Amino acid sequence: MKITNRLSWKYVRDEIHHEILSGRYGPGDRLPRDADIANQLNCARSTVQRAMQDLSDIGLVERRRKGGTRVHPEPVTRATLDIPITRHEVEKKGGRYGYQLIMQEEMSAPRTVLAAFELTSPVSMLRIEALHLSDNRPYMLEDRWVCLDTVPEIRDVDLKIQSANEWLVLNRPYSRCDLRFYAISADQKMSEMLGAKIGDALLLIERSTWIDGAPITTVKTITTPGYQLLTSS
Amino acid sequence: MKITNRLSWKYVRDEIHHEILSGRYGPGDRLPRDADIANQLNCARSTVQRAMQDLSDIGLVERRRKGGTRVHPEPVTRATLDIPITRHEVEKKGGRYGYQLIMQEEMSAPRTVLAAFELTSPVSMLRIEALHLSDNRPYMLEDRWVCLDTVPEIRDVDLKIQSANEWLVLNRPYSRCDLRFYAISADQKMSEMLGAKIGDALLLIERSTWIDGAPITTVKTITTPGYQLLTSS
DNA sequence: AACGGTAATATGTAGCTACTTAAAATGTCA
DNA sequence: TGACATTTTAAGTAGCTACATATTACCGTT
Repeated sequence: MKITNRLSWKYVRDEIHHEILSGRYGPGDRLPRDADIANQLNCARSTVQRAMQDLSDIGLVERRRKGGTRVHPEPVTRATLDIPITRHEVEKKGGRYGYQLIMQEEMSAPRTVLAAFELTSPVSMLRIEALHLSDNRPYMLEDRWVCLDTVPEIRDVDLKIQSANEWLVLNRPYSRCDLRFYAISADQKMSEMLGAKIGDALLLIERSTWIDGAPITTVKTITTPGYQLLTSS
Repeated sequence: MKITNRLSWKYVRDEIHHEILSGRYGPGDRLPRDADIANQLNCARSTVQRAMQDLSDIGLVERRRKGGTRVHPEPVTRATLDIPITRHEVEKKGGRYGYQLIMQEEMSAPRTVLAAFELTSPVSMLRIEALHLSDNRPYMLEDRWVCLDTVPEIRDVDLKIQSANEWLVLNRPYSRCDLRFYAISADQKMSEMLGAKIGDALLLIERSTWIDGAPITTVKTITTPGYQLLTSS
């Protein structure tokens, strides 16, 4: 039986985490240099580096070259959300997935859409409206704009068969993704589409993606009443 | 001038990312071993390891010891959310922060609360209702339960002065945090508290935290009409 | 005191070696 | 054939060195 007296970087991380939460270091305080911590804990600097990287990832500390490491002045609760392809989401919940293309049209993007992309000059886009179904019942309403300059191939995709949602996720990488969540009351049209009552509170997920600064798509996902979005773990 | 022909791990990451998206490797496919990729790209295995770690973090690939690396069979859009302390959120938006404790009472947790913690036996908890204000106008309604077994010190905190939100984030680390987002219609009480109309669609954020399996707190954060939650970057 | 260039420094990255560990693959025996 | 033990494999971790890079800190000049 071998006692593992090697320190895992997670142990180092938790050690520092604990020191911060014990009040030894408060928000904004500067922590010792990696090398000193390594010395103190009798491990390699690379181990401390990994630990610190992780603490930085979860938002507990801020690191800057030469500036050193300091406790994040405004602690946050950081969470990770996984938004699956809608078909997978439905199937995972045990439903039979269905999909209806409502409309598809090339047109110049209105100002609200340009705003979502932080653009000012008019751009030609493909507007798509589609309904995702679970066991033949409405599940999600998708209101999407795809930038034709960035993704001309979308013209060749048969969106009656494959949803733009799925095609884009599988074929278009993005370098930036902005998400926005809010609640709205169902209007006449939404309530008809989603089988909800007018005035029902609906969760709306707005997502915009870019590749190297070029807009790809922006989509409003309108969920059915009672829909809940959960963090991954 | 020195040409940096060293490969940064980000370059390696993007290279692999590109290979996946080009269709060379599809969902579920197994990628070459780290060592082989390192050989092929003429870099160290540790560099590939770092690149792969990152791809695994963003959910593009799955890695298992001995099993190797494979493209995630169900690609997801992974996003990071930062939920700040409410006071900081208000102040960042330029508002003057205010806070009102509505009620505070020790009692046995009802079943709905126990369920949020995946508990079955009754537990004594502190129930807190509080209102966060921005420029003297309602901003957020907080409906919280704190587990007194896990956090007995909360009894000594003057919650009329400091919000439980802030005290907990600053003083209680957690090892698990579940978040849940959904929309509700404002009822009589909420509309009065938040200055909304009855039936207004409100975004609700539910958060439960644990430390090493022991429940800390669960809170329902009811936002004012029009509130939007955004991803960090 | 303001400005600007230079040196100092803490973190970031890369490469190498060695060892650990989870789990898949294989072999053995009933 | 099926259950179980063993081997092998590929990722994970740790330690070391060397160098890169972004800032801060310092100092001299005007």
